[in-house]
Amino acid sequence: MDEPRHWADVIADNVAAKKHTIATGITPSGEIHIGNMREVVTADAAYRALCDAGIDAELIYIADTLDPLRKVYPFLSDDYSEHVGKPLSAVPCPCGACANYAEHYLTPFLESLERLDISPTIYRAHELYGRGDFVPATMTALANRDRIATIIEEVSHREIPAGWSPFNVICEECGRITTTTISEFDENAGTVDYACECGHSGTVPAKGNGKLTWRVDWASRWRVLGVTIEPFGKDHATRGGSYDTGTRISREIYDYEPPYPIVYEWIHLKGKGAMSSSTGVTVTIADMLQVMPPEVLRYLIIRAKPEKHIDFDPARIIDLIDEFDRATGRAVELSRTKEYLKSDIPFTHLVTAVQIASDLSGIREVLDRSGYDGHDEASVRRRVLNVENWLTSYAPDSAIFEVQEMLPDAVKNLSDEQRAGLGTLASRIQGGVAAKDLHDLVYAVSEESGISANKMFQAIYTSLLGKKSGPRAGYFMASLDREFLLDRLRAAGGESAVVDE
RNA sequence: GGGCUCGUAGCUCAGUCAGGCAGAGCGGUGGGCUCUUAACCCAUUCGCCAAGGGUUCAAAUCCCUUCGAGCCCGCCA
Repeated sequence: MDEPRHWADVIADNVAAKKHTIATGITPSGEIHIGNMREVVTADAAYRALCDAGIDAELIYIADTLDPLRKVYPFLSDDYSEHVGKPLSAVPCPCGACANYAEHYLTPFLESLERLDISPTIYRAHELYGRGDFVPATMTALANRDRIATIIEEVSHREIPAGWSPFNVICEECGRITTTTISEFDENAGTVDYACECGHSGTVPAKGNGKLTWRVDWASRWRVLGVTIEPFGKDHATRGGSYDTGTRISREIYDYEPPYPIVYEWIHLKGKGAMSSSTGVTVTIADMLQVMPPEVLRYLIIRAKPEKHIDFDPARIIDLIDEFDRATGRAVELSRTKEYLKSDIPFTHLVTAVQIASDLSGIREVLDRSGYDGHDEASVRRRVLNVENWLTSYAPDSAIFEVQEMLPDAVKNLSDEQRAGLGTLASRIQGGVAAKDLHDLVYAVSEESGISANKMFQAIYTSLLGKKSGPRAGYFMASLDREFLLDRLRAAGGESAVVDE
């Protein structure tokens, strides 16, 4: 059976074989989470598919650093009320260490992008506007103010207020971009006259002193940056939404064909609903990279068609990782990263190994014993970190086991035969019994005691873990402190006066 | 009110655009590895393709209706 053509390749099929610019844009108003990441990963998959098809393509990312701070988000201190309305690039950094508010959220995001092997050309809105790239588009918009207003009213059925302007000025006095009104503009001088609610008024060059409103900004951006393909969330895709208005503004005002749209759905975090920066329901990309390799995180998104919503359950990350390791096909190809390290060791097995061993060399021994002696050192080290982080954050109880410090209560439920077996086992373990011999010993003892190996193993796990199953018994027991093991087996077997303190 | 996406095995989903025997992985079950114990290998179970109607030689797929889920339409992807 042929593999169905991957959605990213279908996009490459659908667009003309000319030079393409794929644009992404995320506003750094809060933590940039894995929901946001869908935008860039989707774009990157399309980018790679285009490159593979021999099409000249470029990937860009625009940070909307001129967007105003909308409100004091729940994760901000009350001090931020005085900054509401200012562009994010002019708001102080929450931690004090970054250049500004936008950079605070941008920095970890860009670092994560690097790990995901996504390397767009990065633009910051305040830099683009600051160096005057948008001045011609701004003047065009101001000159066509009425036509733009009509388009927005017709398409979105919204009423545009009388004083509306497609361009918003940053007040020189109070620094806000949301409180100014434009009265006049001078196309030749490239200046605008404005008045602010704070009482200030004046005339400033459009260059570096403001920004087009969202719907106009987006459309003009296509023209200014030559965007031909762009993924965006379904909120923009709704009828009468910003893509619809953008399409008409782009064609009618800027004489530019709008980009090929890739509409994508949201990522839902199991049990928490859709992710949103403003409500604080977030898992950052960096959080995810703590518990899974970057190529698997890409795979989570690339294997699903953009229009499908993704239910993401962090408790099942190991299944996803194992699936990725086994899977073949286009989605896997498109998910690979530079630092991709092939791993032959199932992640589920590593989860066990990590919990048995106390350090990396111990883990290595466990892996050797289970026949993975040819494993790649760097790959193991990286994945062990993922496992450890996963165990302490998202792992379900069923994946976790712990050697019980005290004799588990469940031992009471063992049969007399099982107890006797444990006692016999203890008496047979002498000195330095090797792991493999220890494992064989379990079978020998169960045979002598007349109980099934099954029951014998259950008895061992019950006495050590308080559960009926666990990692391979012989190797597991061999990794424990010998005195502890003997005391425990005797105690569980009821043959000794040793009592747990 | 307007609109979008989705509904296929216990779970996560392919397959729907272009109609042609209902699929994969995981899980479950059974077996193997002269050691069944979260490794590995092999085998195997599982479906009113949400429901109803229509078109067709033929429908998971196209059309209509209904139900259910999630969401968008106030600059959150």
